[in-house]
Amino acid sequence: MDTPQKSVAQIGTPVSKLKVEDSPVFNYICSLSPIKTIKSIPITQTLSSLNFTSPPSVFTSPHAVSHKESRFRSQKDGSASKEVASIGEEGNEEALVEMEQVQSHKNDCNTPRVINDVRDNGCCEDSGKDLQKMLDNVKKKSDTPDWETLISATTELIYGSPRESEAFSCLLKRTSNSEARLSGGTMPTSKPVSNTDVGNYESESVDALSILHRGVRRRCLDFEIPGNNQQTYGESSSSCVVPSIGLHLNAVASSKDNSVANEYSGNIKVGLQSSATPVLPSPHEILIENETGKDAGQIIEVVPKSLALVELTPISPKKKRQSEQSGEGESSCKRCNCKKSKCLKLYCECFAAGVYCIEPCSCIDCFNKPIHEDVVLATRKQIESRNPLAFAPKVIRNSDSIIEVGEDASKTPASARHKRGCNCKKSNCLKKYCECYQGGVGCSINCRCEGCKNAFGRKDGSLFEQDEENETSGKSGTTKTQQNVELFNPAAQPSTPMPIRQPLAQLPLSSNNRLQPPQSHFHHGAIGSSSSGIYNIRKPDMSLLSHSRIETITEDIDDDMSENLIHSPIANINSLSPNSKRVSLAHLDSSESSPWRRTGGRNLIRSFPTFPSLTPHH
DNA sequence: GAGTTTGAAACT
DNA sequence: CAGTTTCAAACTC
Repeated sequence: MDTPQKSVAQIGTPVSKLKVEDSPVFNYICSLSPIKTIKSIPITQTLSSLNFTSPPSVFTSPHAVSHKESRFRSQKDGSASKEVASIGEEGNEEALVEMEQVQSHKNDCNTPRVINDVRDNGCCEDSGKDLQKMLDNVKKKSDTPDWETLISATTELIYGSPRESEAFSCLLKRTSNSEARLSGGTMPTSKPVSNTDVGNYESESVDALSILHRGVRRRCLDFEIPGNNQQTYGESSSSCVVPSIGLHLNAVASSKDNSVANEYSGNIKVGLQSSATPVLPSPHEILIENETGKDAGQIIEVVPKSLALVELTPISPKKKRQSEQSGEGESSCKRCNCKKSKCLKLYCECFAAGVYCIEPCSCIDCFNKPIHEDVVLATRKQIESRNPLAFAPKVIRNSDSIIEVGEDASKTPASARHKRGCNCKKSNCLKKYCECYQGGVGCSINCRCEGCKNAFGRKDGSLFEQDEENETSGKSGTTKTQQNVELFNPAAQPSTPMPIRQPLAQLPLSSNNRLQPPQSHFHHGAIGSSSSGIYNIRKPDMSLLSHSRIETITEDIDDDMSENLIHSPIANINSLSPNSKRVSLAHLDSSESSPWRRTGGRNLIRSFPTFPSLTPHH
């Protein structure tokens, strides 16, 4: 079986046995100095602080490669799925079992997963050699080595990333503490002497090892969104991240999965997006309340938020719908009901989302399972060859939508747009048939919808006052001619507000941040003037971020930055000047036939930033 | 839960 | 690229 545990064994020889006291580093440390246990704490802190830095370049993972090989996030049949929650709840016993499994897989390096992990962590052999060199150098340089430096360096050498070294440091710390207890506060100069001690030690260090495991497993759960550090609260526990061949994870990033705890029972799993440039590099403690309340408030994971893939036990489909209706559903887990597609087409929500189908799915003849990984990968490749962004997030949000948690979900987002736009004919973009509406975003000029009444922003882009005018003047399906920059129309709020917990595409719109007037941020509550409206549309996005993942579609950044700048909100503002409400109509109209509009959805996606601009300018 | 509607995805 | 078919989610009853 291809389990993430394998990767643990690949991390590096010094720790591969998972008994730190057996590692050369540990032995060396022990032999050199009677470190007081108290010292380990600052060491750990030091290493923690390293989390904010990039991994040493020498051991920087070839993400691009490993991502290609990345795989579904977890397997319901066992492998990676028993992760964080079990660590918290079942505790040490399982961790020990995992350790054994790791041992048993130690030499199994045949799978891509393992290969990736080896890559990600740097070659274990090389690491070991380098480590030895380093140790030798330190020995030569001074009889009183700089312990923090040494440990920091060695751990990073071993793990290739500060995060992992942190785990190792934690392990060391625990070890240190544990042994300190055993030895009356003095660092022992040898391994624990008795089996009992070993057992205690192992028990004591299980948590640290668990952290270590998690660090490793996260790699296994790597999803290869280039530069995409998605925080996927709400992916179903068994919705396993599909090894992305190309680009983005739709679902992890897509609109349906950002809610956090309220919808899930306690089985929480955390994956990690491997990335050298976390969007939110600081570690966060993710507090997730168990459904039973049993572990309420328990700290499930401490992980850089932007890198976490939190998988939670999915709720029942019924619950899902209920929660969706109640405004939580956007973030609910994916589960499909495919009957003919074998869950190998984009019809399948799971597949489209880049996750494996799971038990709650009601699919028939499903191939979207880990055991058919090859098929899944091949199919994905095929689909992506057809449309490279097929698995990209459908809804793309501006990056400046920093939000307050718990913000009223009814305050809709409009800074985000469906990347390709909808094509609704009958639903008036007022039902979830409409992908824009479903995504909680307004329609845009990308949309070819008819009779758009999207409550989150209509394609015609009526301003707030204008919107009413348009309402009264009768807005037909032929709104294309009056396309404008659509804005969120508060009056058009659905009676049952859409959940706005959308993933936020953190786009190169940092430029937006720069260009946008400050009041555009956190402009709460003030809806009414067109001038403020343009900012108001960002507010909902902020709420979106409350639990959202951050997506950075880095592949688009370089090429599209200039366009993003062009399409910055400033441009919108100008075009929406009260004195020239329709001033952009020419552009808009022309946008209908503009190159990037005319190219049609897919071409547009291919040639245009994955997030459509709010403005038709080009 | 079954049937219908809808629009995206896939196909031609 | 447009038209058609297939598909599964959303919706209704």
